[in-house]
Amino acid sequence: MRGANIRKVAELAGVSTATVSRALTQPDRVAEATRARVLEAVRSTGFVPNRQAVNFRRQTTGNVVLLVRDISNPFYLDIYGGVEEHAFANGYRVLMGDAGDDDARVRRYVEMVRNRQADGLILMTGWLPKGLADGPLPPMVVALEQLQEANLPTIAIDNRKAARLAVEHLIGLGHQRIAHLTGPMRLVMSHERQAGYLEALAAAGIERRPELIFNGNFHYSSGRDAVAAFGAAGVGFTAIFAANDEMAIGAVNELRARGQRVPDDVSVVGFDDLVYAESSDPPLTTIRQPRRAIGSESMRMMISLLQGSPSPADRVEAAVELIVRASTARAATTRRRTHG
Amino acid sequence: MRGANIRKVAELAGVSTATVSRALTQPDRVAEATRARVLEAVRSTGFVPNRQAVNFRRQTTGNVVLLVRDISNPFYLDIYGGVEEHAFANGYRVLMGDAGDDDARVRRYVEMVRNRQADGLILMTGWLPKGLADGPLPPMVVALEQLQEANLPTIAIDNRKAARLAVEHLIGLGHQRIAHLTGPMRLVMSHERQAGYLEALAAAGIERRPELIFNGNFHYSSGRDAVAAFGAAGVGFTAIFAANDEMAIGAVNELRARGQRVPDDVSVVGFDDLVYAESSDPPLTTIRQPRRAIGSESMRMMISLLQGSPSPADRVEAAVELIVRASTARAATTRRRTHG
DNA sequence: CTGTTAGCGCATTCAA
DNA sequence: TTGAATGCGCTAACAG
Repeated sequence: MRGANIRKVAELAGVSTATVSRALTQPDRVAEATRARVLEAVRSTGFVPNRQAVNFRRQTTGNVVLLVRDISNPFYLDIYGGVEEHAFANGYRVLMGDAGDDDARVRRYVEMVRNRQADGLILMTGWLPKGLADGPLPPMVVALEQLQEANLPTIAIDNRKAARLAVEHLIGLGHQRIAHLTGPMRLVMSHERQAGYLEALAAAGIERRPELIFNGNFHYSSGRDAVAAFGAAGVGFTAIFAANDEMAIGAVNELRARGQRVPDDVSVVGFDDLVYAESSDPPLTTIRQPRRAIGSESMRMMISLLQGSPSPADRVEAAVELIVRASTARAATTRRRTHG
Repeated sequence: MRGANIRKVAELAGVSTATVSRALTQPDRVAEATRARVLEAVRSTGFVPNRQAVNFRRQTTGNVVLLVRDISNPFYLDIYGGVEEHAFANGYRVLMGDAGDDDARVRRYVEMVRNRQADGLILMTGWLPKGLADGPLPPMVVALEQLQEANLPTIAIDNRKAARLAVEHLIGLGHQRIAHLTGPMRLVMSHERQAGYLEALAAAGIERRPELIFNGNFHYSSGRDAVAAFGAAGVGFTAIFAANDEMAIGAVNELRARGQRVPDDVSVVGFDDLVYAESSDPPLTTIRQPRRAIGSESMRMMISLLQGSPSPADRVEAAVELIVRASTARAATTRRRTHG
């Protein structure tokens, strides 16, 4: 019975193919008795509409591109998992593409949509090539990052609030001299996290010290570089808030290499809760983003964009969570007081 | 000119659509002059054949499923990158799916191919649900792992040789009591790595000690468990060869927690060279698989399977490399002698 | 409520 | 060597 087509079903049910099609896609437009006969024929033949034919006829593809900033970053795997799961359940397929800091690649994927190789694009890069946002954009959902160039449906965490959460945790432990390693400053995200850091300091009445801020790039080496630079400059601190886990782990390792203990001498907080945040030594205190949920939610938004009414750009905010592990502890002076 | 179709081109070139089609797909079956006119018309219209229509007509999809064992494992990202790159260049799309130890999910993806939602399947799970291999299988390429149930084109490293490489490195550093953490034993891969470990010992005349072998599951916790178990049993060793990096890092952290230094007291070798092998503390000595190359090669094999002659199941072997970092050092006794 | 008709864009018969 | 005709499987407009 495999591969039965709509004609076979129609013949078996004694109706036209149009009726079969309607019975399946718009059940209320078919008389109950007819529908029952059709469904029975469908059941007995094991008929499954040929998606390719459906898409071809409807001039859609059922493909959605998921464009990420750096495909070798494990961060995106859970995202993909969430997107794929929701997509599959709704008959869509996900094509993950790597933007890799490269305008040409982004254009290539936007072109895929314009060329009708895909129906829509979920953008996780945080930027678009110059000029692209001026012309008409394909159905697009922005996730993780914010896009300044265009007003599009967006799902992301509140990076500022999340950063505050992290820094307030440190302040609550008695830390006053808290360093911050930023992400690449071309990302809105990085600015937001830095703003959250500054807000938390201000709210606690802690003076803001520019020399405690290091402009990183989200890579491991940049975490090591930051600690090295602080050391060279003779900048003292008892805690670090890094804008992502990779830099945080780089900082931890460089601190240890310089004879400092974590968390005894310096507390470190990361961001993202990557798989190896838990298995690093010491296990890393960090901010967890609901990656899988963000993935499936972005796909949900995409589907409603493609199928539903062109809703006014919604903004969904995903909740974050502070995960306290062993890389943070009370500030040394405070602890002495506590223990004494 | 966007979206010009074959009719427009035909009209412009003053030929039939059939001739345009032939000029593009079977150039030698068209007179030179005609072909030139057609190509000129194609150029001037910017015509690109509608892939969806082509696929629909040819009853193909242009989709290839990449089925992995655990989609949250960063290992697969580079693989995907390699597959996707080669696929894209050849007009294919890659759908990555998560098998996740679950028969039903594997069946679901095999079904996708049978239902003509995809043309082929690149299998990276190392197993197939019982009975599946008995029936006719869709076009399939096996990568990373070996499959016992069926004889299919395969690309993988020589796991046994690779394991020998790792253990010989330790032996060369003077280690004699070398523990081994295996992967899940239902994977051929795990058996092969263990066999390589045993071969290396045998070749060096080192007695095989069953108590030094711990059956792990590739997870971080299993690396910690192994060291804990050895400790509880009072088993002594100066080196560990773990069948993957996650377990190796787990072992390192548990060793450190028990006051042992790596590599001073115990040397540790991993397998895979994951992104964070380099950024772990100490940086991990490990075996590197050419992940990206394995990805693109598997896609190459898939394409030749789909387009070319049904070649007799080939087996491609990918080369591995020992990456020596700071987690391995000369065995303590040897070093004393060396230094003295 | 249902059937007839038309066609998505292309590749491939079959004739000429 | 080329063109006319056909149809992949399905949905949607239009009648009835």
